[in-house]
Amino acid sequence: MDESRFLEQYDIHRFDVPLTTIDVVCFSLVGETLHLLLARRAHMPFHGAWALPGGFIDLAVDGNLDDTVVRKVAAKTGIRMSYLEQVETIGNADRDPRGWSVTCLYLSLLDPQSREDQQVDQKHETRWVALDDLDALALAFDHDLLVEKAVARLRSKARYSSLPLHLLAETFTLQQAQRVFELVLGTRLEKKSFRRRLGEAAILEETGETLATRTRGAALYRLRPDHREHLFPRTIG
Amino acid sequence: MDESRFLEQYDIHRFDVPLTTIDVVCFSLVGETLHLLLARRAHMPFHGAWALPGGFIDLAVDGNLDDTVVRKVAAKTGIRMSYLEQVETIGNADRDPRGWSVTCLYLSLLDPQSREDQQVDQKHETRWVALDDLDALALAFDHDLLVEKAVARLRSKARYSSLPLHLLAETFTLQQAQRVFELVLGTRLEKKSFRRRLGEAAILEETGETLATRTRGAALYRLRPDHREHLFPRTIG
DNA sequence: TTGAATAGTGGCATAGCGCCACTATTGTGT
DNA sequence: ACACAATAGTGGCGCTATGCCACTATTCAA
Repeated sequence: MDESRFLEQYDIHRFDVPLTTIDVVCFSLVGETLHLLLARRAHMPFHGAWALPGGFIDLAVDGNLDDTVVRKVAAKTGIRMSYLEQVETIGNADRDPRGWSVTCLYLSLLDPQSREDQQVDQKHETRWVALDDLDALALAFDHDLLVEKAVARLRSKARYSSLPLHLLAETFTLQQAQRVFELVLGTRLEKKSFRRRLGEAAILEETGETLATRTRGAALYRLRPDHREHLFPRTIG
Repeated sequence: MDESRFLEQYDIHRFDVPLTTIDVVCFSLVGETLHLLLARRAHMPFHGAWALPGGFIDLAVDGNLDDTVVRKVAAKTGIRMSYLEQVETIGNADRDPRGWSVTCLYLSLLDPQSREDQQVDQKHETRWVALDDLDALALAFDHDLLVEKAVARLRSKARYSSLPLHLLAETFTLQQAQRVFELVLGTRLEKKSFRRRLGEAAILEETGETLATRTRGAALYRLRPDHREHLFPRTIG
């Protein structure tokens, strides 16, 4: 038998295969609190329970795994995420009552502007939950564990990369930038150290505007257009 | 319908699902050259081509993804890896001619002692190939890309973590340790900087022995028993 | 005893974060 | 106009870990 005939006759339905899915922990700031996106499960198992957005790959529609992630989040919320990164893949016999299951876990960051523009409401059965309020909910599957892994990744990268900047609106002050890092890390940072770091990284540009306040207005910045991630030479905090 | 009935009737064979596999880039030093393990494919597609060890999850045998990796490498070589780490998961419609395919890529490190003890030979259709000789081979699937990703991860972590130490035999001199980092990074390192770093990390212990050479013998060290990975405060080189 | 070869150390320069006090700018109340 | 409150932004030194280079220490062999 040659290879083309083999491929013609190949039928995956004959094999015992795992369930393969993606799940996303989508972070965004609501005021000064880190929130993440949950969706109510519309089908069994765990029907009616809160869970991370995610689900099966649509072989006919998705070109790759990232496509699946984008499609799943968009279907639930209409949201276009500003940052997307793969965290880890968890696969074992126990995590899904339907059987052996593999999920590819993603982390995404969404700026508050985009979040408010989007339709997260009753109809979509989605909601933003503060990280601290998660314990009160019993998430479906092992999604508690998945959230833990994503949070750990976010916190870890906040120490040495520019990643948390994607949680900011399009323009922002340096103080707001510092605050975002502080919220993610859970510690206060030194103003001078933070500004020096960010300045030397050369990843921001001034808009020329200043934020109107009661007192001296702070200069507004935006991420340089091409910027995705900067790695600092040392950790902070 | 309640959930237990739903689960009883659930049959994954009815759905269009991707192929889900694992692949491993298993590194080891042969002399002073970084090599990786390849296995000749025994089945279609790419029958007879060289490929990374890996394959399908055995739902009846494997408890989780790591089990699959260990089983696959052991089946091909009898090798028990000293270090194992997940790199990234690649999934798309094009990488496998049988259809939509997801692979979870692992990196593993093997010390030269264990490698020599194990049966990597004609019968198993496996071989160790120098990284630089890879271009001459046309690896199956997208395994060139997978190797590239694993190498990038190894090089990157050599700059700030103790990971390359797992490429050493059970006991080793500080010079040998330095040499391993140099081989992985592809640059020379300063003797003093390297030793100071390793010393302050406190991850080694002296055996008390010295290596017998023609001249002054260097002290022998081993990894502290519980050690898996140390993160240095700054990057080297 | 001396030299070759490798093992291991002393000591100062440098880069980037920690820290604290200082100056600068703007709105408000008198 | 002027002083004050409040926030924005900077100067400058200390600390830590790496870069660098020269120096001392140990061992074997001639």
